[in-house]
Amino acid sequence: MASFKGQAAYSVDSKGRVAIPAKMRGSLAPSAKSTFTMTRGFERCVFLYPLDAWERMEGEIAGLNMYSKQSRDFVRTILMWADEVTLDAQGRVPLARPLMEFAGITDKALIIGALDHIEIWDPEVFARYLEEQQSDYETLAEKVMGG
Amino acid sequence: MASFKGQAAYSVDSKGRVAIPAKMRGSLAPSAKSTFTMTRGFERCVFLYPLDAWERMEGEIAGLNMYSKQSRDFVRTILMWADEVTLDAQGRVPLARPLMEFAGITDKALIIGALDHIEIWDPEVFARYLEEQQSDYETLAEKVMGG
DNA sequence: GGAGAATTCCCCACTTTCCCCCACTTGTCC
DNA sequence: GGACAAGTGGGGGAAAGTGGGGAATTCTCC
Repeated sequence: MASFKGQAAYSVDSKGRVAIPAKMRGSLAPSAKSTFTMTRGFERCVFLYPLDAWERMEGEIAGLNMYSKQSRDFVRTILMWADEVTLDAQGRVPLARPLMEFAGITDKALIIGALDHIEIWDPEVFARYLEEQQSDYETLAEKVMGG
Repeated sequence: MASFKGQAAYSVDSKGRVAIPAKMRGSLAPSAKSTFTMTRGFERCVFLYPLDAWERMEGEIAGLNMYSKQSRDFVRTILMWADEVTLDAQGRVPLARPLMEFAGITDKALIIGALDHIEIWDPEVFARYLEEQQSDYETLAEKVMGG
């Protein structure tokens, strides 16, 4: 399985393309080829799943109880934003307009590895996200990983 | 498993490379090869995990529930700073720019063994860290180890 | 249904960064 | 004091990132 990590600031060109860092491309599973599904992420960003991780996600979604309205709402939201994209010869993906608008991305993007997926943020939106965190990293680690 | 100990002051060259002391390189597990993952440490320093220790860490991270915001906050932070590096033929690792800035490292670095990982500090930052400790070594020992 | 406009996709070329290798200096151990 | 290992520094080549031109496709409006 892929294990994305690291951060990189890239420019989004006039055609709405962003490069995916070579290190992240290198950690793709061969079965994932160059295909991704991008969709709306948690907090104000875009999630980019390689093919294999997305299929796992689809499995989880398919297992939800569709007689619950909350499940339907969740599934509709994640799927209505979803878009399948492939890397071009230069290792870039095109960003769909609705997702760019949702994430507030214009001409710069921050690419962040998040283990099974890649996140694409507008740099300023991300800076604000960091500021808004209640706990610092050390406290967070203690809470999450068990102190 | 590796058991890093000791301290050593090294210079960081113009290309952002630091040597890892030969003694620490010698205590690497063979399975770790020459591969490390460096990431943001606690307090203002860089953590360097050999491959085997990092894989254990990744396993813990992958087990977190990503539908909890606190978990996402933590995972984003630890992974966005993470970078996989390998020793060059001279036993050095390259320091990623963002990590150097975070840790305040410029041209000198203090390498400290910390059992399962190695810590890289800016010498001045580390001196200040020592000064700021409220308890002396003996008191600390009593609190932590249970006197 | 057809023409024009806009968009997408594919490819090529330039620039910059990174990585690998080689050589020198310093330190340590016998 | 000599030999070897450890640490420091820099140059060249390959790869990664950036930008743009042109063909094909789709969309829209008449």
